[in-house]
Amino acid sequence: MILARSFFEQKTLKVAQDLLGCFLIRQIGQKKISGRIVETEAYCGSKDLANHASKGRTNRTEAMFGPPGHAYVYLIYGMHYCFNIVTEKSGYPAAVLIRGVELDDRQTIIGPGKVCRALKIDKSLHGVDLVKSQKIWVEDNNQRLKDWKIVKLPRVSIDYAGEYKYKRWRFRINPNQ
DNA sequence: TATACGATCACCT
DNA sequence: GGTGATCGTATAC
Repeated sequence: MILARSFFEQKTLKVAQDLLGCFLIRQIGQKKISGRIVETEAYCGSKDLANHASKGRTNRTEAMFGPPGHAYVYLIYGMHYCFNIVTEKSGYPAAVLIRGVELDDRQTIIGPGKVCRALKIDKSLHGVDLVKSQKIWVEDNNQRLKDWKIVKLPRVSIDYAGEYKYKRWRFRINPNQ
């Protein structure tokens, strides 16, 4: 079942955890690549100093201020793309970064740059509506088990974020499940 | 117009 | 553990 707008409109920390175990589907022509989401990170509002949007609304961060369910894709270190899903209401900048997926062949990809390479995500997907797009979307699954253990970890590479550096807003499915 | 650096990865020692 | 690649963005001048 394709996730609806209302799913992404919930609290970012909830969406980030609920996305674990869901499938990120990428359709390229006749080819379909699906990845089970195993690691996410939450970026919550302008108060969160780790959030790109904490310094105000700019061209780059505009997508995060938009309606939920849209993609926010950006280039980092001049070579890697990172894929985020915008959450919460319009005007409130928040998003979930997809950090890890497991492919159909059970290969696990950890790292936002590697995820984008595996799913062939680039800036052409920036701003697309995941609820309506034919190129990329997220599906829930019936296999979700309630006793999945979600590991909470500090976020990565955000030493500049002051007290927000210590927030455990990175979520990962227990690799032992 | 110029400069510094980042929500990273791969490869080296 | 350390470093180089490589460029869009924000900020400074």
